[in-house]
Amino acid sequence: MNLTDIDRLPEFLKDKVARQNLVVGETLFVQENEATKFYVVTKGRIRLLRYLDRGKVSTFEIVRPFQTLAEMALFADIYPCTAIAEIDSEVIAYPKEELLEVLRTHPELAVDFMSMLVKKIQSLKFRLELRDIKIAHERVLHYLRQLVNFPKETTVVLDRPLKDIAEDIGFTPETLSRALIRLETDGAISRSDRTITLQS
Amino acid sequence: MNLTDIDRLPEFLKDKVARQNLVVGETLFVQENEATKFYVVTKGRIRLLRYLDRGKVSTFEIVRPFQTLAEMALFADIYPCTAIAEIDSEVIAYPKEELLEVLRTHPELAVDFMSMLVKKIQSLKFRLELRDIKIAHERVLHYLRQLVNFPKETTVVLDRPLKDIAEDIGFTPETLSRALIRLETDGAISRSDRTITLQS
DNA sequence: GCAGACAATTGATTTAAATCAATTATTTAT
DNA sequence: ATAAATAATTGATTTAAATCAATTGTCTGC
Repeated sequence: MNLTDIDRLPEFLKDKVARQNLVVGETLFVQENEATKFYVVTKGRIRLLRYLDRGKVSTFEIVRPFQTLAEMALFADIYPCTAIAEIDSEVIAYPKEELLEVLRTHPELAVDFMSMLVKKIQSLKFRLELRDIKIAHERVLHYLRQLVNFPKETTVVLDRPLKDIAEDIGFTPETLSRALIRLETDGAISRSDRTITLQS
Repeated sequence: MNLTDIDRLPEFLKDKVARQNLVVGETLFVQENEATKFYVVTKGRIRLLRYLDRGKVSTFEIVRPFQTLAEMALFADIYPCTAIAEIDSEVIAYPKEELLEVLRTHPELAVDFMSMLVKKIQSLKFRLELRDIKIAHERVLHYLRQLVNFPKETTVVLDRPLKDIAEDIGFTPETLSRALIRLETDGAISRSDRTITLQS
């Protein structure tokens, strides 16, 4: 059993759960609003963002299919961030009280959920580790390698604009562009457009 | 019931669990070693670190009393990082299989555990958000404010050397020093040593 | 297929943090 | 209490990313 598999959910939860479609740019929930639902993404891509001082925006996370969204809603009263669909997307919405109840009564589901949370913790730690690498081309190389589980795999196809990726890893698009060129001339990667091959 | 409260654990788990004392600098576990145990810190401070290329080290996390350590161990075979006591510390060690079993059979404990995981996710996201603030004194101010839950509280007493804090937030000690001085002359904070008062 | 919008690249310049180096202050150990 | 080690500060310089500006390239919708 799995939270991403709506068809195999316990009966009493099934009719409390709703599929929800989002068009590009649509807002799922807004920072500071009351947190009533927890989500799992089934299609598309949702961006979580936070508004900082002076109108600056920080991307909290990019959530992709089979990943959870707003875990925090389960244990807090308001959403700490805003969720917007980057492309047309589909999510499953779980009312928080009912979901907590199911987690209490279905241990396998609870363990599955924990494992998702732990994976998320891991991935956040890696993103943080990335930021400790100051030199642009080194950070970019590290990013690409972990994206593709190098050296098991060596080809990355980036599915978002480079400018978005630049933001993710904490550089401007110009710096990312130059870093990629640098990596290519150094022979660390080869690329055509958004398809990048990592050299051993 | 709570994982940090060893005395109120279910009987059958109690004797599988061990308190463990660490002296300053002592290693709890090493990156890449087999992950057999999950820990909760009860006293002191544990630093999780990862070794990067060229001997560089990235601090994954600073774990304090009542916080969990190595959640990842529950769902992975090896530790993704090394754990070292920053000061004399005490931890509770849970064998992973037994703990998973208890989480399956004790829903309240499972929910408590999930809530800890979610809080950790939140705190990691905040650390990441911090890194998006490029200007040193702004990042430092943001850090101090979230440390103390500003504006509810306004006084921070830093319990670690500034150089460690500098590393945490991604600056050199020199830059942190200058940022604090800048904040003081700007009137955003006042301080004596490691006690800092945030101005409204 | 074309026009407009957006993304990526390139170059020149600015800016702020890192680095290097030295001094002062504070801990820690003896 | 003193010496030694470590931390914090300060100043001068270097360095690399951000910024600004312009051009080229690529998608998108009509």
